[in-house]
This record gives sequence, C-alpha cells and structure tokens, in this order.
Amino acid sequence: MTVRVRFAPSPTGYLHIGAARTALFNWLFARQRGGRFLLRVEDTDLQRSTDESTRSILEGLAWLGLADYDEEIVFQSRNADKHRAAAERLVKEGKAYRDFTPKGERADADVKREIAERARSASGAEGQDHRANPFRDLPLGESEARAAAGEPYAVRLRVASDGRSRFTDMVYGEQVRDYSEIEDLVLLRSGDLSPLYNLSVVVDDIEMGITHVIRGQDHLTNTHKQILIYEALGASTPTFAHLPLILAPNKAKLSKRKHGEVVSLTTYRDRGFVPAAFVNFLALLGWAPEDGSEMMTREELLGKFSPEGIHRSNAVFNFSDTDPRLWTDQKALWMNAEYIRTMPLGELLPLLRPWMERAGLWRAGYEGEEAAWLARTLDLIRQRFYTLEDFTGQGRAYFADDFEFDDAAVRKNLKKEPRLAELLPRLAERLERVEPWTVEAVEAELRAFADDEGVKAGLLINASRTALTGQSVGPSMFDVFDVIGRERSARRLREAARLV
RNA sequence: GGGAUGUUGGUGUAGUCGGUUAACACGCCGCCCUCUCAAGGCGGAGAUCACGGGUUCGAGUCCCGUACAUCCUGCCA
Repeated sequence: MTVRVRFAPSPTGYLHIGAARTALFNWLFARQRGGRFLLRVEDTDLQRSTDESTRSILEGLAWLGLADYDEEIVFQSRNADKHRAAAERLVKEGKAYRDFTPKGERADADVKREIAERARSASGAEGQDHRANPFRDLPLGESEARAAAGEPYAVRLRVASDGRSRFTDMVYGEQVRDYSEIEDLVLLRSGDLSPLYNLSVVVDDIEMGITHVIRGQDHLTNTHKQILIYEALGASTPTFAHLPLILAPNKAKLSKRKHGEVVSLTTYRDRGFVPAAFVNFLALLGWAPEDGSEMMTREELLGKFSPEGIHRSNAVFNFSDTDPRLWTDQKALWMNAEYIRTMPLGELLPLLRPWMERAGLWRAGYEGEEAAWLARTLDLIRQRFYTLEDFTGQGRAYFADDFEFDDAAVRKNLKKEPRLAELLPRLAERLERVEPWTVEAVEAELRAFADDEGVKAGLLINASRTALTGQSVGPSMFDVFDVIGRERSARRLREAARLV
C-alpha cells in the first residue's frame, strides 16, 4: 500500500515553526517511502481562519521546499456537508445520538478555567458520568420527530461505557485509554450542525486515504476519540506517529502572543536564513539520525530519516527575548552561518540576489563581465556572515559607496592615531602607483610605506579596513583592497582621513 | 481533580542485550594562527544521568514511589 500522509495546518496565523517541523517530517516520510504528500487546510474555524494566514502558510512551505504536494490542496471547510452526512449516518445507525440539551454559552477566555473547575466538582461523589445524558437513549423515532419540529440539537458519538481503546503509536508506543475516560464527544454543533474538529479530521483522512497520521503530540490523547469515530464509520484506522513539542526556554508553550516573531517561520526567511539550513536545524529538534550526523543536505536527510529516531521528550527552542544577538536559537544561527560559508556559490547566489536587489545593490554586470568579481567578493566576505542579510548590511561597502561607518570602528581604528589624517592620503597616493594591482603587490607597498613612515603596518591595515568598509572587522585587508579596487580604495582612504 | 507523556552539562542530542574515567554538536573560557573579526587547530570549565527507594557483584540503562514539566480532559483546532 502506498504511503499517503498529509500536513494539516489551520490558517489561524502564520506558520509556526513547530508546524513547519511537522510538515517536514511528513514530507520526509512520504518522499522516503515513495508515498504521497498532501496538504489540507483546516479552515473550519471560520471566526479565526483567514486567507492571509493560508497564504502565509503556503509561502512558508514553499520557502522550505515542501510545496510539492502530490494532489490538489484540500480545504476542509468545503467538505462540511460530507462531515455532516457522516454524522447523520451514525445517528441512523444508532452509533451517535441527538442531544437536545440547550447549548451553554461561554466566553472563550474562560474556557480553560471552566474546564478545570467543572472537572474538579465532577470528581466529587461518584465521579464523572458522561453517559448520564438523558437524550442518549431517546428512541430514534422521537429524536427524528423533535429534530423535524425544529428543536435545536447537537450530535454526540455514543461511546461505550466498558472497554478500552488502544493503538500503537510509531513514536510513543502502546497507548491505552479506558472508554470511561472518554465523553460522548460532540460531532455536530447544535444549531447550524457544523462539524467539529475530531469528526472533520477523521472523515477527511478517510476520504483522502491517509495511511499515516504524523502530527504534534498535543493530539496524542485525543487520538483515542478519533479512533472511535473511525470504528463507528467502519473505516480502518491509519498508523499514528506523534511528534514531541517544541517549547520556549522556560519550557512553556511557544506562542506568538508571548514569544513573538521567533516562532513564525517567515521570520527566518525575512531575516536571511538559508532554507536548507533551517530545514536541517528543524530536523534535529526531536530527532537524530543513527549515525549522529548533524550537517545534512535534504538528500542526506531523506536517506537518514527514520521515525524510530524520533524521541518522546519535548525539545526546548533556545533564545532570549532581551538580547537581540540571541534573537533565535544559537545553533540555528551557527548552522545558517555554516551553510552560508560552505555551500556552493552557485547555490548561494540565487538566494542572495533578491536581497541585493531589494537593497539596490544588484548590477546587471554581475551576470556578465563582473560575475567573477562578484563570486570572488562573496566568497571572501561570506566566511564570517551569519545571515543573508549580512551581505547587504555589514557587507554593503563591497557593493556601494554609500555605506555607513561603525562608530566604534572609527574611534578604534581612525581617531586613535591623529597622524592617520595625513598618513591615509599619502598611503592612497602610494597605492595608486601599484602595478599590477594584486594582493601581493598591495601588501608589499603598504608594508614598505609603513616602514618608511616608521609606523606599524597593523596601524595602517586596521585604519584601512575602517576606511574601506566602515567596519572594524572583516577579511584579510589585502584581499579587501584587491576586491574593492585601486580607485575606490584610494578614494575611501582620502575620505576617511577627514574622520580622524 | 482525572488521564497521558516525559525528565542525560545552559541548549540540541548519543548512550546498543545493565559492565571500566557518561560521548557528540551549539554556546562559554583559554591558547595557537594573525592586520581585525571569524573560520580552522589544540585545550578547558560545565552532568552526583530530576529526586528517593529497590533488584543486582554492578543501573543513565530494569522495578516501585515522589517531584516537576508538557499535553489532553471544549458544542476550539
């Protein structure tokens, strides 16, 4: 049987990195087994679902390279009639019943507290009895009559009182839950008879022929309810694999409200992550390959991925919301830097181009006669960059003359030595005469000049770095001279003399 | 309250059928390299393997209990 999996996000916000990882694992599983990878947008919560969220999720998946869905995207809201029909069938078969109990109104914010309170009071004398509902055993005929008379009702699944539900999770192993712990869950809301999550998911998964449900561990306990629905519907249950959650540094749930943009996948795109690097990082959250590899290309990931390597404890996504340098997990940042400095330039360039274009730094010549210069320059500066953003930020001076000077760099490398005001222009003169303009020739000339003036070469080198790039750090200075070129170098040395 | 799941250095992970000084990556510190900063090389600090019992010649690995964390317990998804 071919493997068929689906990623099923609800479009109530941006794509959460935890969801992104779920998508990745589904994708890896499908691709590795020659199966189908499907996408289902769970937009049944009309209040909160937005088209913008859907777009953002699709964008995020595309950015990760996971948008090669094998079939049309399914929008769950469009299947509501099928979901309702399934529930109605269950009513006719006696596997579900109409509950005419008036619907209780409750404010969303109080839901959690209410649940807790109710549970506490219910656990008093004789425990919770979900089966006490007076409508549970209402004869079907009477139920039909009251419904026909227009009395509002919800549809609940009739859950057996004795026995237990069990399934084997690919990650969490054997799972057992006593029926007595499962209430007669609502399938259809009273009033508009709109389907509820558990019903919709099951009906859609059956219809889509899903063989493996890979999703977050937050659904683990509710899986038993869904299995009950599968059984009532007479369908075979898929195999389940639940993934450990990704937590915030304080081990709390990672949420937009509390943690902001770090949890949004698009943040990583917008802040200059290389998709392959982020995929690599994400894969390592809650999973490890047998051979202990860490840096893995997508192909290697496909080769090494196995559900057995997924572990059961939640992972902490480590970041600080006070220190901007630690805006996201340090290992993610490190990995991104690693990709940036080691990936083939031919792959880096297409990722970089949009950044340069947006910053107004892209030139037509980069595709022609300046291609070699661009390659050399990028290769030189990428060695110490962490994100794609750095190329147009710290790296701006390599591509444009209107770059900014870092205050600390100016103080440290230019203002510290007053003589530089006069040395720099003279260094410019000397360098203008260097022929040919090579790394070696420039170095020889600068060192000779330093000797002549009786100053340390380092003084001129560091001053030059700030003069030419605005920074106090960067690649070996003679490479910088080479790449910036004779004319621009000389001009910047002269201009920088004014900053001394 | 009930149920489920989990707990190895700051973080991510490895630790096979229980067997010597608990391994790797990130981060941190130092040294080397050096024109700066990285990278790279070398070295270091940091874990009584949540805690308490038990089984055993021997337990991170097995058993019981406790604590803590997360999730579920909804006519949300």
